[in-house]
Amino acid sequence: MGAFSDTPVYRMVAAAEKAYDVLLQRIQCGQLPSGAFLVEGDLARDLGVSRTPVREAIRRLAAEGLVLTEGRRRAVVREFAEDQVEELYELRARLESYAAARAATRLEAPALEHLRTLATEMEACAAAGTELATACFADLNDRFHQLILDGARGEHLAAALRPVLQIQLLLLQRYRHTIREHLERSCWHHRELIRAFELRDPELAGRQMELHMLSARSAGPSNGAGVGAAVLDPIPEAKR
Amino acid sequence: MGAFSDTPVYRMVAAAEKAYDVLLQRIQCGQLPSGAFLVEGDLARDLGVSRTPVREAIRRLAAEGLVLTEGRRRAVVREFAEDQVEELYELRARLESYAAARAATRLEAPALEHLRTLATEMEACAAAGTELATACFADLNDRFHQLILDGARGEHLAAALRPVLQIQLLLLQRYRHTIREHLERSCWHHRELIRAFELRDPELAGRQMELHMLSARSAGPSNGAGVGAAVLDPIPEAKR
DNA sequence: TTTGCGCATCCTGTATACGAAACTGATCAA
DNA sequence: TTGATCAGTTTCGTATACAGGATGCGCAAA
Repeated sequence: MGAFSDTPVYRMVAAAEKAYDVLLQRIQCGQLPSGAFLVEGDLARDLGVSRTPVREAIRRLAAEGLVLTEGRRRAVVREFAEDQVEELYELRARLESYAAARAATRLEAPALEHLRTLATEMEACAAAGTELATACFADLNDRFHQLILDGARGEHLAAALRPVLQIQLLLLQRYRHTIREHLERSCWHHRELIRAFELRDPELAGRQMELHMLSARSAGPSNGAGVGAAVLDPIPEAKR
Repeated sequence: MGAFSDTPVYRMVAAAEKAYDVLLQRIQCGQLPSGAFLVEGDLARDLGVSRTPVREAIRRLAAEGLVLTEGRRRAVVREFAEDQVEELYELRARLESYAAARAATRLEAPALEHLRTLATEMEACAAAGTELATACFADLNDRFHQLILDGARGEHLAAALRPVLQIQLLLLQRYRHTIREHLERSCWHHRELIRAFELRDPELAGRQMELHMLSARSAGPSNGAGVGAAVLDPIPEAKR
């Protein structure tokens, strides 16, 4: 970036981390579309590191399911079929429902207060209805759910959910609820969820979250205009 | 193994795979107990490969949650707290319940028949009650559940479940239901599950599986004599 | 024009080298 | 006795080298 961009002086660490971050971002923003090959040497040169950390980053992405590595073939960015949207929504619903149930008996007062604040802010965004407000809503919504996940204090749960969220993000790309009615329904769900937390009722919180997630699915693109099929070329599938 | 054990001739590939398999096995069988350090160089020498594939294997185990790698510190075999048994059981219950629900509308006749066969065999094992029969029961049980998971045809579901099963296996080590009553209850659940599949009823199948899993939890060690705390030495915890 | 084969090239898997961070344990002061 | 400091050693992260399987293209034959 600066004048000394390629001086290997200022940072000898975290090359692998950097490689992972960059690749993840490139995949998520579509710069590396489905079917694109990840060539270790090229990426290494591109990122200014050696093949070793690039390799590690690719393996990590493969472990998360974003990239396919088969035998000695080049790694390729996975293509996700439309019918997986359904599975991801349901999977997420089950996992986040469990998160909510756990959070119900574990959320501390400050976290609860934080949730209320976020809910209020989301309501404001939903009321505004501008594009910017909608984007803001999405961000707040992510934080809302993340806060609940943190509150659930389930390590394995969080680990299981992570790739699901990542892949869903990738599949739905920039799709976000934009219809006012959906936003308002979400806000309603959030309030109900908070109420369940206040009651410290795991069962209720779980059900509420499940409802919330599955409702989002119905509002989502899985039953409407395609989200997948955005691939320009039928890039020759890695064979066998 | 043979007279040419260290000739690097017969196989130049799959060193990483081998390293992973060996390490996984050593962790699961307790040869590498919780808290043990995984030193790349030592393992490399031990396995007769270089550090590179060993490193890859360790990262893979870390991604699956069996091993902790923090910064530049040595990788260490994770220690699982007793209170995680609960989480794992519930997580597994939610995921396998979803698997059963999906399988209900996807299982083909041959697979269903296979399930019936396994159920019958398990019943025989339960009736026998010998130690061998019990071990056999456990194996059949695993295959039963795996068959359902396959039948669910949910790729992300399977990916999410994998580490959960692996960690649970590790935590419960060699613990298996041995009490006759539990085995019989399991058999009953299996039959009910199969009935739900025959009815092609996702809701029923899901509930049945959830019941089955949570019932196993109650019968399990999480509320009885300790399973953790089997560590002999209080191996100096990796600090910070 | 299409299909199959062979060769040049690319790319990956593994091994090895090297600098830097972390660990060890021995010494010294309070 | 206890706690901190520091130098030697260990171990890791990254870079680089090399061998062999994958890839892709040209050319010949149908």
